[in-house]
Amino acid sequence: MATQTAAQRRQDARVAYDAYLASCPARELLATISDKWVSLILNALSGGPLRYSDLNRIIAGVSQKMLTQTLRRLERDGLVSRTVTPSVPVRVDYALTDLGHGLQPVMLAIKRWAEGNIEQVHAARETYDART
Amino acid sequence: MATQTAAQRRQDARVAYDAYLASCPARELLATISDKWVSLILNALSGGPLRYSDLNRIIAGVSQKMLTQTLRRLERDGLVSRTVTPSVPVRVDYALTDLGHGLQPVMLAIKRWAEGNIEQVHAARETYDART
DNA sequence: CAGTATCCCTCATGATACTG
DNA sequence: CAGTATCATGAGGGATACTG
Repeated sequence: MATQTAAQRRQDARVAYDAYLASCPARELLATISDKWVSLILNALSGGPLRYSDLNRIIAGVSQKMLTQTLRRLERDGLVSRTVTPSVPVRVDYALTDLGHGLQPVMLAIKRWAEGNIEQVHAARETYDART
Repeated sequence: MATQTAAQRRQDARVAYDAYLASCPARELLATISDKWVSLILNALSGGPLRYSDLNRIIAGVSQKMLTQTLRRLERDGLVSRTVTPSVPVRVDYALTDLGHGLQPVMLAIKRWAEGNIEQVHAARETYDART
C-alpha cells in the first residue's frame, strides 16, 4: 500500500527513530548512568568492594528487587564484578571493574558541573516561576 | 509512638532518602540530561537557534506534547531561551543560553566515553548472555 | 546471607482532538 | 504556527512473601 494515514507515518517515524536512538552510544550510556540506583551503586563502590548487604544498608531506601536488578545490569555491562564465596552462608562481593573505574571521571565531570552551576539553575527556576 | 513496624521504618527511610537525593545537584543534573528529549533538543540547538517546527521536524518521533513539555523544562532551568516574535502567524525561536552552552562540554565528555567504550560494554554483554 | 517470585499501582508518555 | 487539553496504556518500581 502506498497510502498511509498521517498517524501511520508518524508512528513509523517514531519507531524508526527509536531504533536509531537505541544504537546511539551516548544515549546508551546516558540511559545507564542516569538510573537512580546505578549512580548510587557506582558511587558506593568507588571506595572499594562491598557485599550485597553492605550496599543494601548504605543505599538506604533501595528495595531488594531494584538492588539486585541494578547490580545484574551493571555486571552484564561489565562495569561491576560479582564474586561469590561459597561459604555458609554465602558471601557475595561487588566491585568496580576497570571499565567501571574508567567511568568515574565522567561521573565526576557531571558532578562538578552540577555543583558549580546548580545555583544558576535554581535561580532561573525561581525567576521563571515568579513571572505570573 | 516508639513502636514501628519494620515496614514503617523502611518506608520512612525511603522517603528521607528520596528527599536527600532530590537535593543532590549531580542527581538533579543527571535527571535532566538523561531525559530522552532533553539530550536531543540540546544537541539540535547546539548548532544555533531553531523554531518550534524545526525542532519538531529534526527530532523525528517526538510528540508535540513532549516537545513542548521538554522545552518548557529547559527554559525554566535557564538552559534554553524562548523568543516569541508576534507576527501572524507567531514565530517562536529556541536557543541555548550561556548556561546551556556551558553544559556542552559535559555532554561531550559523556559522548566521548560512550563512543570509546561502548564496544567493551557490548562485548561484556555478549559474554554475560552467553554463559548458560 | 543473598537473593527470587508475585502482585499491584502509579506515573510518564503517546495519541487524538481542539485553539488563539 | 505553536501550542493546550484530555484520555488511555504500559512499563517501571515498590511491598510482600518465599527459598537455596
